[in-house]
Amino acid sequence: MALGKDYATQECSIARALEIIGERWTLLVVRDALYGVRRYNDFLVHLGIPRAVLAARLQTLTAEGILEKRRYQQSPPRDEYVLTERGIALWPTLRALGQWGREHFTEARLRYFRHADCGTELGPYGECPACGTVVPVEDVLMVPGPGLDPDPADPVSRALLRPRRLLEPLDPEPAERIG
Amino acid sequence: MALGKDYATQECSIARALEIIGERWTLLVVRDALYGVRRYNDFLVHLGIPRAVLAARLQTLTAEGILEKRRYQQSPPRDEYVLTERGIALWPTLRALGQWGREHFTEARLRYFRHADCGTELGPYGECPACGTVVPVEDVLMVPGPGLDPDPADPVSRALLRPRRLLEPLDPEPAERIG
DNA sequence: CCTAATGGTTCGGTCACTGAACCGACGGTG
DNA sequence: CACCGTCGGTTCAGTGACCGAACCATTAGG
Repeated sequence: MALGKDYATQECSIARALEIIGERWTLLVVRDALYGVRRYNDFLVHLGIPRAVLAARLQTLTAEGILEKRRYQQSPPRDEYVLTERGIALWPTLRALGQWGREHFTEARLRYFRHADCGTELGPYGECPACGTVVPVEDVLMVPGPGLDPDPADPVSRALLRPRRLLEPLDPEPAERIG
Repeated sequence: MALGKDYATQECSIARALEIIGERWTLLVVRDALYGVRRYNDFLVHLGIPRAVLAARLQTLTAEGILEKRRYQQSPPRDEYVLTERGIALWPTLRALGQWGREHFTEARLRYFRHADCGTELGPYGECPACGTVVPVEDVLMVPGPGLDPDPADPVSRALLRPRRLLEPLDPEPAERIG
């Protein structure tokens, strides 16, 4: 959050949580990480976030144990940022927030979240109404809805158009497209 | 949020939601409203928020249909801010966020949320494990836990120490206390 | 008339965010 | 080898959100 990042007077776990993930862009970074984004550049083009802010957020999230910085190739040295268990645990929050936004402020349906095992759309609490179980994040299938731009400009958005499980690593093809 | 409040490039209901409730303090105002706080001054002393920011947030939340400004006495004219249905619908989000904060960053137990009808503590998704139903917000009983300061300075925090249902209007006694 | 309570508005200062430029390590090509 | 491109940053000037303190308007009560 802007300026004083903390809520010193608050004895409240909501306030503690907001001190960590309440700053601008932070939750969108976590959302993208859930969608499978892992690389600095992919976050950058997909979010349209200033580079400096992205670097700061990745560092904070790593320091707080929400992301883990991990070298995935030696030469040239390249790191990726992967959600930890603590980060994955933000899924119910993001789901609830997205649901609220959709019900109250979005007209068209942008994405569906389904139980990968049976294809049923998740219920309001992230459970599978058919199976009667809470669906673990890796078994959530994200499917684009009719409201989503079918031909977005950036390669990350394009890669996210394929139905995919949450957390499944994203690998956008290079940005070539001529017509 | 600071500066550009919007996330223009994002086709996402999470981003839409964050444009509205993602600014600093906003979610804490909504939390307090769920706890029963309704008056400007009560928000002020309980949150320790700058007056100008509080006024701005109340106005935005009212404009977005999350709070409703309502005159509760004519002379002197006094208004209170009450959650609308749209605001109450943020409860699952706040609950999930608080749960995450508690599990990952808070040591002591600050508050319990119970089903008022049977006294059972709510499960991870806001349901009552005993009754097997999702508990409506008005039937959630908030009970202070052992980690909470038993004698806080401000009268609002003191009034919130009593077990109480969510949304139940708060009426802090005037700030007298001598010992 | 004076004081207190409530619900603001105004204002100067600070600091987070923004966008653009720059940078260093490495790889590939000619 | 020179040159270019990619990736993952850092630096920096400018802007505007947030901060805290002061001020103000309305009404009531003594």
